[in-house]
This record gives sequence, C-alpha cells and structure tokens, in this order.
Amino acid sequence: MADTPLGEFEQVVLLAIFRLGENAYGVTIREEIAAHTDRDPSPGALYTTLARMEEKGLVKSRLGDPTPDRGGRAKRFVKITPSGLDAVARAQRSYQNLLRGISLPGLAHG
Amino acid sequence: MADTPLGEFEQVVLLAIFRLGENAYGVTIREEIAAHTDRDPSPGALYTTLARMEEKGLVKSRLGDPTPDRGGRAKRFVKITPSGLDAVARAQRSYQNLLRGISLPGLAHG
DNA sequence: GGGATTAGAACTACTATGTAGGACTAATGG
DNA sequence: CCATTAGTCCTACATAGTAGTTCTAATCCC
Repeated sequence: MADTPLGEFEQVVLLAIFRLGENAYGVTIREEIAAHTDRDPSPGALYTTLARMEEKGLVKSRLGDPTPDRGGRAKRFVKITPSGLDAVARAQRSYQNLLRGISLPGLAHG
Repeated sequence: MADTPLGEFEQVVLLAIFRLGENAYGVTIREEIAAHTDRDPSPGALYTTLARMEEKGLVKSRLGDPTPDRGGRAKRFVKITPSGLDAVARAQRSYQNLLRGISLPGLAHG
C-alpha cells in the first residue's frame, strides 16, 4: 500500500500536522487549517479523515496526559509516519511535475 | 458556486487541458495525464469527471468536425472557462499558502 | 463530593469525487 | 454492408469529504 493516492483534504491535514510538530491534535489541527487555508472543517470531518489515515498507516496517534484545565481531557496527539511523509512528498512531486512549464493566469509565481 | 473546492483529479484534468490548449479532447487529455503523472485513468474515469466539471461550469465543450480517418469520429473539444481557471488558481494559492515555510524531507525545492 | 461546565474526541449519516470496464456510435474501407 | 477503428458515453461501485450531534473525562464551585 505504498502508492495510496492522497486525497486533497488528506494532504491539507497532513501538512497541518507537519507544521504543528509536537503539538498536533484535533483542535490545533483544525485551527491550523482554518488559519492557513480557506477551509474551516467541522470536527467530525477532521476526525473521520484522521481515523482513515491512521488505518492506512499515514499517521500514528497516542493519547497524551490530561492537562490541568477545566475540561482538560486527554488529547490524542497525531504524528506523521515515514510512509505518510513519503506519500506527501510523492504527491507534491507529481503535482510539481504537472505544473512544470505552465504559467497560470492570476497566479503569482514563487 | 464560486468556491467549489476542486478535487485532486479534477485539478489534474484541468491542468492537462490547460497544457493541451486547442487540442484538448478525451484521448489527448488521457495521454497528457499518463505522460505527466503516474496516473493512467480509464476513459470512463476521465469522461465522468469531465461531465461533472462541465455541469459545475469549470469547463465548456464543443463538438468538432469528424476527421477523414477510419473511425474518425467527431471529437468533443474541451476548454477551461474563466471560472475554471479561477478555481485552479485559487486551489494553487491555498496549497502554496499551506506549504509556506515548510521543508519536506525528501522533496527537492524549486 | 457531586452536579454544572467545559475541552476534546468519536459516532452516524450522507454527499461528492474517483475509478474502471465495457457498451455505444459514427466514421472509413474493402 | 459488414468488419474495423477512433472516440465518446453509460452503469456501477469504491473511496474521500463533510456536517452535526453525541459521548467522555476532566475541572470548578458550592
């Protein structure tokens, strides 16, 4: 299953997790996505996708310790697996490849 | 319906059409995708997606003249609409935005 | 110390997108 | 006029995207 084609939203979630590093869990991932894209996914949308990706081995999760806060329930921290990292890189590469030589009107190069 | 979030494959198809310019129709689009990505979509996969995108106003199609070839059936040429172009550009931008500041292991920059 | 309150996760249900394979169609050529 | 061929379209199903709601476990306050 090394060549699972990543879905659009899966990629967005993976990248958000990547950015967050050690502090990636449901709530922060959602915030990160909202901050860096035009999306604002519902909790359900995120957790469902997270669960599916874990099934496919793209991410791994571990339950953290409860924080000393009101409602400080234990967070489920998420981390990208090597296989997940590979999948993002691969997706990026083929995307980049398709873009090669194209200049899209209305899109700034960078 | 200006903010339709483009799917992964939709984007690939759109970009292929863009590259092909005036000569974009079923067969050539399929070849273009096969040549520039790791995918090799079946005819059905492509035509279905094309039909859906036309419904959403992302592409427009017109029937060409039959070519004087054996089996030279009339081709259905496809063109990206302004709204389609906008959708790709938007998708690109938010993708780029999410990538900002990230350096992915195993992915060459460029 | 037990119910109100709250952060956070998980379930259910549904829609949309991705995908294949084969049927259909319209043209030529012998 | 039927075999052959380029090309399109139909049918059916798998997978990804999405929302809303409910469940859970922890503090806070009286």
